[in-house]
Amino acid sequence: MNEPAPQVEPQDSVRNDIPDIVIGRLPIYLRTLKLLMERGSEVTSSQELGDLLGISSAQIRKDLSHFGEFGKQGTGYNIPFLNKQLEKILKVDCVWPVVMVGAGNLGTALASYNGFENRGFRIVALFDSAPEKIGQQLGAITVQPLEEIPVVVRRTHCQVAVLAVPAAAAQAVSALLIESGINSILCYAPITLSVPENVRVEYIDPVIHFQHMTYYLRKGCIEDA
Amino acid sequence: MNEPAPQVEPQDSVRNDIPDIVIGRLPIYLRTLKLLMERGSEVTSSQELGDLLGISSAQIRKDLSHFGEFGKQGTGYNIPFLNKQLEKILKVDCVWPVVMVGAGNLGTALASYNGFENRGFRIVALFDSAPEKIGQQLGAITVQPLEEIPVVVRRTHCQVAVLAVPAAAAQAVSALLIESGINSILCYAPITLSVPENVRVEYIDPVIHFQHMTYYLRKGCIEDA
DNA sequence: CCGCGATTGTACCTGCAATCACAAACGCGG
DNA sequence: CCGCGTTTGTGATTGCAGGTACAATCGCGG
Repeated sequence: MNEPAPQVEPQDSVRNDIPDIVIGRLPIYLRTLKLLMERGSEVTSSQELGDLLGISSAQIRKDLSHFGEFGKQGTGYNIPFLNKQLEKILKVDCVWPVVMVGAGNLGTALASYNGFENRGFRIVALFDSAPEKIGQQLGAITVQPLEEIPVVVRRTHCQVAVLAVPAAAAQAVSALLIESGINSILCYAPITLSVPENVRVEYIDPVIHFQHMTYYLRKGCIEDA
Repeated sequence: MNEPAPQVEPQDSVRNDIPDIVIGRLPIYLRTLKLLMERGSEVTSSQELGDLLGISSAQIRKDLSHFGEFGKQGTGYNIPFLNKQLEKILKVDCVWPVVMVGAGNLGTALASYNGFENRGFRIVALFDSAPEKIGQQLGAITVQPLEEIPVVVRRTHCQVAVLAVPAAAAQAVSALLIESGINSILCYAPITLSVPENVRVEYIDPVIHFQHMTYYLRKGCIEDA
């Protein structure tokens, strides 16, 4: 919804006849399965999942059928089992290292968030260009200067980065990240990055969502701009 | 793309034969136009815009054609003019009030962000349930208790809310917001909300993007979960 | 052991999103 | 004033995503 379409097609290194849009729904299924597990449920159905997510049961069944037969007719899906299968498919049955650039308000908020680890990710480093922020401690990590990016990325074999810098700096930092070995970037800066074909960028920009919403609203704003 | 499909179809109060997916791209066009304006450009073309955004020029032309004829053959689009038109279409040629719930790390980071105003939005209130946070100052706004939500929402005629609370609280808070008159929610909590048909919810969850990305990566994570 | 309600997985179909391709229109240079 | 390169807006076409519908399968209760 919403955000810019991914700029990169699935890498051909991975056997991939499965539509990207299907892959994009799997994390949502996974998130809901974890919720059901917390509630102690043992089994669910495409119907129940669909109701929880506001999508059709047929779509869920068809999406899952791309990867195998995970359900049992008449019964539905075993939740812990399906959870495990989806984790394997998405390769999040483990913890991925993530580096982040930008120790502003947003960057520090994300670095302090403790909801990544049990969903497969750990922020292992935080970089900023401002000298006064270098050395600052945030939980287990320390703010480092941008020059350390290549070293750290290579040492950790990290492939994923978060960009939480001002728009004006985003393009240059992304180039540095990619040069260092990053191939997947989650960009919070309100700008579309220009990157090589083999790099995947996804975007988070709340204003994009706001502006999408206001189209459907009757006008009732504060003042003219 | 990413995020859950919008749960709500365009309200029928608005004449709307225009696909929602087209509306969803307009904010991206708008963002890019503002960038070009900052650079001092006067005109652009569907080709140039498409190159900047990684999408086809035909798609941009067709999207815009739903709303009128904004370009000139042989020349392209006048940037300030097209910018203004898109702002009118999205109804962001003004400033909308937004209320936010959750004064944690993320909430305070968002409340401190100064990039909303010139794109049509202003956070006018911030609420939290923790007594020790009430009264805290963030720029021009003060953290208020949840009980104030109905009062403030009604007084400001605010229709848009940001949800930056823990997942466990999100559903209950969303109900309170909707009851108070909110009909558009941007939800940062990693959970799918259950809301009435006439309420639009969009979601921001970085982990959804991470997990989408890892599908395409060769495995190289830290440790097994 | 049998019949029934529930649920999956999938073949088929429909509709729409994206692309293609081109006529019409514009500016400019000569 | 004319011709050429450029760019738009749009009808036609393609491809794919989502929905429909149903046969196959399962558990359960009697």
